[in-house]
Amino acid sequence: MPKSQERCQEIREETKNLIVKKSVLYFAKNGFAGTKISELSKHIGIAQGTIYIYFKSKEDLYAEIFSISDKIAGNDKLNMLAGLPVPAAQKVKKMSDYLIKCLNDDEMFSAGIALYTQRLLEGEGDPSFYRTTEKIIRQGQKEGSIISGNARKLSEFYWGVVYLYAVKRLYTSDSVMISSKDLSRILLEDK
Amino acid sequence: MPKSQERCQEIREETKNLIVKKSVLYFAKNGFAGTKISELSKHIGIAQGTIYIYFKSKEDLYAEIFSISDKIAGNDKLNMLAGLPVPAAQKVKKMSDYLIKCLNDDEMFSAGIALYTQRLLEGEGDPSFYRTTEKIIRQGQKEGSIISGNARKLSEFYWGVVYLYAVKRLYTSDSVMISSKDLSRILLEDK
Amino acid sequence: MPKSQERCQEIREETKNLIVKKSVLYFAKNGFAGTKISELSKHIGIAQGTIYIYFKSKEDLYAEIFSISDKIAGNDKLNMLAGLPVPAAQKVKKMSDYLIKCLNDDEMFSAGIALYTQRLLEGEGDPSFYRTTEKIIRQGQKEGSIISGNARKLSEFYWGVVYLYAVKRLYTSDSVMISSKDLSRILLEDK
Amino acid sequence: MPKSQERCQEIREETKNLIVKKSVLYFAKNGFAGTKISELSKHIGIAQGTIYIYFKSKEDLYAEIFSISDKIAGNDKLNMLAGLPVPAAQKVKKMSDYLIKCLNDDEMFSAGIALYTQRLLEGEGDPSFYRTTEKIIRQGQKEGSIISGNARKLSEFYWGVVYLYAVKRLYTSDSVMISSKDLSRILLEDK
DNA sequence: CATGAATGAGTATTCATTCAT
DNA sequence: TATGAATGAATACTCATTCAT
Repeated sequence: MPKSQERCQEIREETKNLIVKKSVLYFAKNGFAGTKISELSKHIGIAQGTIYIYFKSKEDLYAEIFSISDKIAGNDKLNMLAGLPVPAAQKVKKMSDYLIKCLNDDEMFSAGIALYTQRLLEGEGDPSFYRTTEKIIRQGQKEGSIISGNARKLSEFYWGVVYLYAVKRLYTSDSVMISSKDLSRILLEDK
Repeated sequence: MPKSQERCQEIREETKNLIVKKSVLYFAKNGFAGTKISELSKHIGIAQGTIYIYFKSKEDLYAEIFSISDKIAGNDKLNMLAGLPVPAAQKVKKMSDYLIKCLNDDEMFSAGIALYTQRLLEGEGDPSFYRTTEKIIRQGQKEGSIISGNARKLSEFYWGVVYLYAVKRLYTSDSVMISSKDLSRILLEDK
Repeated sequence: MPKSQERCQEIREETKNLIVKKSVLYFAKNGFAGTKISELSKHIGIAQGTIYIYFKSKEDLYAEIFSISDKIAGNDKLNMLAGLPVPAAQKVKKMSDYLIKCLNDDEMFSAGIALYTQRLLEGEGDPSFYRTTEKIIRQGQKEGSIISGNARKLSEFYWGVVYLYAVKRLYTSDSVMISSKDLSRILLEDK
Repeated sequence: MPKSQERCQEIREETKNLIVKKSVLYFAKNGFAGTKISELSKHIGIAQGTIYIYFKSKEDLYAEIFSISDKIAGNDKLNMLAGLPVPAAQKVKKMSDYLIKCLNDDEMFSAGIALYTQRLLEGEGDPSFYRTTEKIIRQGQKEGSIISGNARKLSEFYWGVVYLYAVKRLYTSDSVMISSKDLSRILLEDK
């Protein structure tokens, strides 16, 4: 008796998700060239050939992971936050709380941030995180709560630090992690 | 007129230096696994085989580059600075001035910082930069010029940002670079 | 009404026949190495696994197809023809008529010829077609209707041409097909 | 001291020629799918990697071999022959002599013919051999020396037989080879 | 029986390293 | 020394075969 169409679809979905999920971390840690399919498949817990059922090549898998890295990093949440009718200082605090929490609790989030930023460095990917943050910064500068300076530069600085700790999280189990307050201070005036 | 013996030695030095200098940048950008000897040699402008006259292996070359990355990054300068009998705030400003200048003017410096930091992330290399900076931070906290908080964490934060902009410098020709004042502010109290 | 036992057997037969029939063409066109089970099964319209219910391996399927290729090519018919008490010239004409008709109308026949001949080239399979034809040739040479020359060589030539057009039939839908008269002429004296 | 530019060029040329020459036979015998790079390289007497210095992929090598197969098969010679101011019958005899001689003496020639014909079957390659032969056939039909019938069909028949014996030559060391006279008779009227 | 996702041995391709020139 | 063609071990990818459903 043949497997039902739906069940097959489900299995395919599950396996592809498993591959993507486990690969995000692996690629974020080891980079493209540093990732061997043989080791990656062992890490995922499947046969090498299985990867090639779902992805045409190593590059194809990497591209997919790259392209979804911003989803992993939770773009939607930030856009919503930016749109709330509250002072910028509060937005920055909320955003920083959220980011630090995710960096601490969710390795996948860190991997997403790392890949997303690397993509930006390589001139690909859209810098929507930065744009959203720039808006908040300009609002805060009008309100007098955020330090003066080029909004774009400050935004890059802020996200750069997030990237920094995302990478650190991927490499070390070190508990010396930045606090939400430290992160907020990058943008907020003292006092 | 020197003997050919000496001249030979000179040529050796020159070629080896050329390899090291060009490789620092290449490895810093592409990582160990992402660097192909065939491409590296093309980038240097020599034959593949020539690299193996001066270095036993790719790893050997990488190790050499790693080992000189802290020299490139100018450790001595910092130690000297830390030892001066001046207020910590002034040390931080001087150090930041120096670092920003180097990041802007010297791609090799940026590469050195990038490699040095990557080594630290991987748990190798000695964190002497951080230690030296920690001392300055503690001094500044006593003097009331540096923000409170764990000195080690602050030091890591400071150097993390330096790394951030070193990497940015390697990938982009973007002029949006942090200023010395921005860098100092990471440690210094506002006002 | 037959028992389900019998019906099952019937279904088995049907599926096996379907596989064989469709595979003959596929193998004849692409060869053993050039035939992928994944593509073959798609071409047949069944799942990959189904093939392995009926055949132990790809080789096993190929062997079966090979072994029936001479049946497909209609050996019996030829033996019967050779035994008839008529002049050789007439036998050659009848045989040529029959072969050309089959080549034109039945792709399976062409595939059978192609596989049978490939097997001979590889030194396997029994050359009974050739033997039968040799007998006819010798009879014709005595009767003065068939050109002189080594009977074996002439027989190989004749069947070689049949192979030629069998292959052509498999690859092209070209209507430029040899006629029965052309085929006969290979053996028969002009006039 | 570096190798001289010319010497390097020479070596490259030689190696590439060696690969092509040995591969023609191998591919002609085993087909594309039936040829393993590991075995081919052993047969050539070089390392697997060497092939990839000169050809981007197995397909690339095959394509090159395919594309030069008509050169191997000696197109120029035939064109010259067709242009001579002699009776068609004589041309056919000369051409047949030449082809049989080549088939007997030169395995590479046989391989070239086999590949050239396979290319035609697959609808690629230009059928210039056929065209040239058609002209001779038409001339002969006017002169009364060549049998009547569609020139194109006769030409295809003639070259089909050449292909037949080329393939036979590749597979068997069998001495039962067609004679030049047999080959000529395909086109020439008896007597 | 039939299915097609998963497997892993087998094959193609790459790349650090060697070596004759 | 310097070169770059050649090497072959390591790595990417394919495909015949299996097996849970």
